[in-house]
Amino acid sequence: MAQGKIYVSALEVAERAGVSRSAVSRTFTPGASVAPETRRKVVEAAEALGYHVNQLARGLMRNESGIVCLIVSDMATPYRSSLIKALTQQLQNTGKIAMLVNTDRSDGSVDLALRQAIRYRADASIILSGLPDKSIADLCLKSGQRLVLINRNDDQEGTLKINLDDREAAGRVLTAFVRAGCERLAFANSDARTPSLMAREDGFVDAARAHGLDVIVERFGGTTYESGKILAQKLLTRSLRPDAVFCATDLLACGLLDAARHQFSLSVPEDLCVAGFDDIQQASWSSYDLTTFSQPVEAIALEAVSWLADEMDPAVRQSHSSRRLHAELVWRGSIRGG
Amino acid sequence: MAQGKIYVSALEVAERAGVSRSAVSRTFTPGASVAPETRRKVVEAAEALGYHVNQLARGLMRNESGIVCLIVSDMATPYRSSLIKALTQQLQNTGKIAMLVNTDRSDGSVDLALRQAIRYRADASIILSGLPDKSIADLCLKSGQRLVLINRNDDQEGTLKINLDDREAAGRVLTAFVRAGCERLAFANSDARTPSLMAREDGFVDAARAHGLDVIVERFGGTTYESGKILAQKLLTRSLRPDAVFCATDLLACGLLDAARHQFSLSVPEDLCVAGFDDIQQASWSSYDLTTFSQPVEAIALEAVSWLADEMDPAVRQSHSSRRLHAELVWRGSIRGG
DNA sequence: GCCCGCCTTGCAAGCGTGTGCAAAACTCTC
DNA sequence: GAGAGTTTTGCACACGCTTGCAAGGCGGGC
Repeated sequence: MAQGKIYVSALEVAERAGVSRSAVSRTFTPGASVAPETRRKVVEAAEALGYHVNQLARGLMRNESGIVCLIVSDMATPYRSSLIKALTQQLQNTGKIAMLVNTDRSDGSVDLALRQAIRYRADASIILSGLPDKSIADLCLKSGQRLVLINRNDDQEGTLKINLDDREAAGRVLTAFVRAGCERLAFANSDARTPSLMAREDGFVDAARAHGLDVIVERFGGTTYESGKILAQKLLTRSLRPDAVFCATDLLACGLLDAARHQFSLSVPEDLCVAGFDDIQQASWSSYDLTTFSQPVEAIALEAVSWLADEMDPAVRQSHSSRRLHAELVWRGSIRGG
Repeated sequence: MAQGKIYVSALEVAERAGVSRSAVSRTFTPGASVAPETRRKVVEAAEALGYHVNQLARGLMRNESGIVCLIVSDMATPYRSSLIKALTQQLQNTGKIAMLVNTDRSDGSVDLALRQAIRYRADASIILSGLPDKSIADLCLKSGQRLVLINRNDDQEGTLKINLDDREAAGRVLTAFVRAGCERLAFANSDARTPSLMAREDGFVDAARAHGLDVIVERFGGTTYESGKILAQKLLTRSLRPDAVFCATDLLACGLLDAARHQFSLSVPEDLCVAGFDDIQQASWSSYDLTTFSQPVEAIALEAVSWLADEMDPAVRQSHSSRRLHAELVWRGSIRGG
């Protein structure tokens, strides 16, 4: 396959169609004025030659690349990957395209990757990274990008913040535990101290207190299956063993469930009620059958993308810059008396 | 945040540094000739002004965008998402950036998204989509992109094909089953009939035949957990119940395991030996503890990205255009006598 | 028939960058 | 100090596209 001269340019299309280059350009610009007959000739020539608008050049002129940058850590995690999927799908629907930046490595490579993204003049960035790297957000904003923050609560100007009703959800699960007759409550958290995780924790503790109940809170590691197992060790070896655990995340819940059953030989939900958060695929697998809260992934993606598509003036955008979505409780078998 | 005039151009940097614009350009072009003193002045000015090379313009000039397009279906799947993660990481390491194209929808939107990617003049595409859409590959190639196919065996010119030793792996798991004393073998497959899935099936059947054993083959649905459950129904309700099942995929295996235990009350590995393929996270969870083959995700990513980085001449590239990697058997508790 | 207004079209400038070419500056040797 | 050789630098063109502007074409109302 020869290297040089692979792509067709608008000029060649114009020559073949017998029109000017501008006509070709206008044909592929929605809303531009071009006569039906001219358009037909251009489209025909373009098709024959295999012409594709050069988005690099167009972005250069329009000062609008059509690229949206997804900045994400732990992207192989079930929840994150389903969010990425929904976002890319929605972006494609609106004619934009997703660029993926992995921020797992905490060394300079993150910064490097981000700078790389800025070089491409992305129109916007969507941050679904748990890391509280405020500097990342700053850099994006300073580059004139629009910014969407998912499950974070940085207080930035001109950004869209999407969050769930984590506190209220925590209250609802408490009610369920109480109704199931649980008395010794626990909350299993990672110690990442992400805003959303802490909201669930605080919401749960507060709701319990309102019922005159105390909560044992344990925090450990990242939000992983393995952390869940360790949290189970910490919680289930106590002299007064909890009979209900709300896990900040489904992954934690899965680890905790496995440890409870296989290491401590407990039955769920008879000996122990468990709830999680995210409604990842595995929560519905029959080994877990976990009662949990569903992340409205599609709604989040839709909200983010349509905000990006909006050509609102800054003032309006400002006032609409925060969205709270509802996390629906999904009843399964890990809490008594559904 | 004002809309106009956000990005700094090389010209402004040049003016501030008191040099020509070319000097700025050369400073940020590796290997270009520029005096140390000039470079210092330029870097200083660039830093002060917050200058970032406009990759759109650079791509336009160099005819090389630095973008690599990841074309993927079922991206929220554990295996796929871990591969995406590895690939984006590797790409970032070599200064390239990943663009994500979701091909789940089988309507025209796929084609649209792909066309979108072509418009960005991606240097290469990596296809990890199970779909046998040969037209996609053709379109990429015709646009002069380099192409990497993972776990597919289309016979295209000038592409890199990365596969595993699926057949051999299947042989190894058969040996394990035989050594465990299993006699009634089965293979659980999706009916996607992807090359790699079929290679595992054929390899298993052939190896069994070499041992004078027959294999019950059952195919159903996509490679999902739910399909695994259904395959369990089909296999375990037989009059002569299999005592060993090789599942084409870990997801299938998880579904099959859950059904075997919870619906058929079988013990694994006592009543039934099970093996999977992919070594997804969940395979190591104690509810599954699945013996399986690990996908060398990092190695695959490394192979793909370094092939893309290579400036080999076409002839050499041609001869190196197919790589077979080794899938290592990961021993866990779902086969007797590890 | 003429004038006015609208739709369409071509021209040309510009977006921010890379790079060949020739001039300029510098280094070194004799 | 002169000349040859090597860097370094600036100029200007090119990349493929959008778009303001003005000119051309066309039809309608008088």
